[in-house]
Amino acid sequence: MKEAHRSGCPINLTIEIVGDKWSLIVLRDMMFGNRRHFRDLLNHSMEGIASNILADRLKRLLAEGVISKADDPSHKQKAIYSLTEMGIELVPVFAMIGAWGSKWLPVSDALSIRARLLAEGGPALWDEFMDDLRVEHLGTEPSQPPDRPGVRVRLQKAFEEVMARDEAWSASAGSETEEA
Amino acid sequence: MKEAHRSGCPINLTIEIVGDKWSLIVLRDMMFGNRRHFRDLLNHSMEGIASNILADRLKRLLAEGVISKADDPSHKQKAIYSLTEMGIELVPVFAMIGAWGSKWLPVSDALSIRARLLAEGGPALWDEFMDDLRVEHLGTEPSQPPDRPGVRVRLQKAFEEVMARDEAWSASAGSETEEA
DNA sequence: ACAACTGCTTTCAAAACGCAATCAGTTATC
DNA sequence: GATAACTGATTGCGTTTTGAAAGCAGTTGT
Repeated sequence: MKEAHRSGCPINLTIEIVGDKWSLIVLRDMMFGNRRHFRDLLNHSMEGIASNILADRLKRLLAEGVISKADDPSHKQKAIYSLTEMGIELVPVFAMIGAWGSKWLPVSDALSIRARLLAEGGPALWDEFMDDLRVEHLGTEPSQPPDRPGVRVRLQKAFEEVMARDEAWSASAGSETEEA
Repeated sequence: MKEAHRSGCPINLTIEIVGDKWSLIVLRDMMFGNRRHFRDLLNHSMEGIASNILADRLKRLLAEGVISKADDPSHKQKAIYSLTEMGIELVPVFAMIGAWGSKWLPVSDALSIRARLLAEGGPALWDEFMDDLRVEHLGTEPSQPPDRPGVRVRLQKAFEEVMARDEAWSASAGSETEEA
């Protein structure tokens, strides 16, 4: 036993868990990027997280119950990190944060398309996404037979389409900057 | 010019602004507690913010455009801090964070009643609250003639009712701990 | 004149951060 | 069966951020 909480306010307690520069980034990559392994989170981190920070955040999120950890059968040293129900229910928080950031901050077009689609989809889409995540991370049965790709795949596809469009524009507008 | 962003991701950019232990606490107190002055924020901070941290956070939030600062006519040294539209539109984010914290963290009953009411009220209540905040912080005209107290006052009233109930329970259950 | 109050700074220790190197065990390659 | 690559971390160390207490100059009420 060590730490007393600063207050019992729900906002404060949430900040005590995810109120730092990296925790939400890690959770975002697990949630939207389907990163489940240490190296995966480390090497594909868009923001370049350091390995000691990543290890520390995974440990803390694990202790708080936001994620869980399991052995990967394919590799004795490999660990699979999963979102818990507690972590999965952060989807609406991410949706709101993403919507706010997209509206007010200098986001890149390609990276904000996911956030805008998720916000526009509203609670119905968030619920569908959370169901997908429960299947992937908790091993539950799909509540409906999947008649189309999951939410993350659809968001990813929209992202890649914007990327392709942007690169086409970039290539036609100034191909001299593309040489190796 | 000094800082490059870690990435153009909306979630990352939001974290770069409010992803620390105190920024959201300050904004919460301005929004829900109607704290508008430095000393007000400092002395009535439930979590006990230090004056240098408060000064720094106000400066940063000001630079990012989340709040604004104006002279208080009643005192030449006094400054009034206000939420900007950018800050006011954090209401849904706070609502979601509050709802998540209330569900998953060891919140105190009294302090979580506001969060639960705000979450249950949904977008309609958030819009009403944002309208209230625009009147108070931006000086706009009420979109509707106020036929009842503002959202914050109603939330505060519910909070005080829970407090009164809890104290009554506490007093009847163990008055021996109340002696000075 | 004096005390209380205003936003805010200074001081200095502690904690967090960030980078690189490293580690011990596991697996794939040759 | 050596060796190289990969696994989830840990260690060392210098820099940056944070935090608590005290202090400060100007303003106001008494």
